[in-house]
Amino acid sequence: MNNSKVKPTASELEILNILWSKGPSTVREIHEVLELNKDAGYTTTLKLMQIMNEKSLVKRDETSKSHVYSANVSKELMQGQMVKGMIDTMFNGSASQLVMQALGNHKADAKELDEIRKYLDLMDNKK
Amino acid sequence: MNNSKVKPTASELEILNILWSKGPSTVREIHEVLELNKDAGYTTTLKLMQIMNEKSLVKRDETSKSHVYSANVSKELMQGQMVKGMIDTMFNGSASQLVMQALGNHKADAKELDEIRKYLDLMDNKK
DNA sequence: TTGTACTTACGAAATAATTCGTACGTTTGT
DNA sequence: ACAAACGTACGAATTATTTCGTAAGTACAA
Repeated sequence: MNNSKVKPTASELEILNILWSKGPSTVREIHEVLELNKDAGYTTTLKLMQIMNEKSLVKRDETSKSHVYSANVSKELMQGQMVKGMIDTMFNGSASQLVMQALGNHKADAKELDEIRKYLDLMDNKK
Repeated sequence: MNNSKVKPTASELEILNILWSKGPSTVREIHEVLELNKDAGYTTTLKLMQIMNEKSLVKRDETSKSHVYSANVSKELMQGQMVKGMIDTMFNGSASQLVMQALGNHKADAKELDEIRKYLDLMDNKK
């Protein structure tokens, strides 16, 4: 997993998500998942994945006739990039503002809140 | 401030950010700020703002010759939409996962961490 | 008055992203 | 062997976004 600053489009992100959760997949496998939510032809998916390959967002194994694609950027890295973008453009660079917005509007159950507390304590210790 | 589910493009978001921080402004005022970071002509900015007006992302006061534009969606609302989108597409619907990603990679100082703690406690009380 | 500067409106070019048709090759079942 | 099914490649149409040129109106100073 290399690759520094590529920004996937919305469609590309959908595909990456599938690859992250399913692991290496053929175009058809990806396409079948995509079909559940949207409606586009097979060659559309194929083309997208070919482009993603050129951009090195995915890599592909051409050993067998049906090429097998896998993500070439980690989900964590991409999450990081996107969260950073969001903090910079919408939260004046303040991570905690984002955090509060996220907590305010989206229910987290008690267990999750506890995890976050632990996390906060952990960060204090680091100093 | 009305308007439900419009998704601003990146350029539109830049303009909204300026409007949110400066308040109602003319095209020229906005353009002067934009010019600091990018380089595009005046009519480009104008056109963009006209389109945003059609989409009701902004509203405009045509009383004086130089029309005065202001945001027609609140920053908070937009933050909410975007955070939600992010949580749904990149964090499996879990707000706390986003929170931890945000805290993990982006320094928040001690004061901010305390604010977050207070916030967490407050949420517990609500139950 | 005349001309310079500024404004809006708007069509259309330039660019980016998505979608699809079609060609062409390989595999598989009969 | 042959057709049907399935795979890749790829040019090009479609759609979305960004950019700009030009026309036309108004204010204002010389």
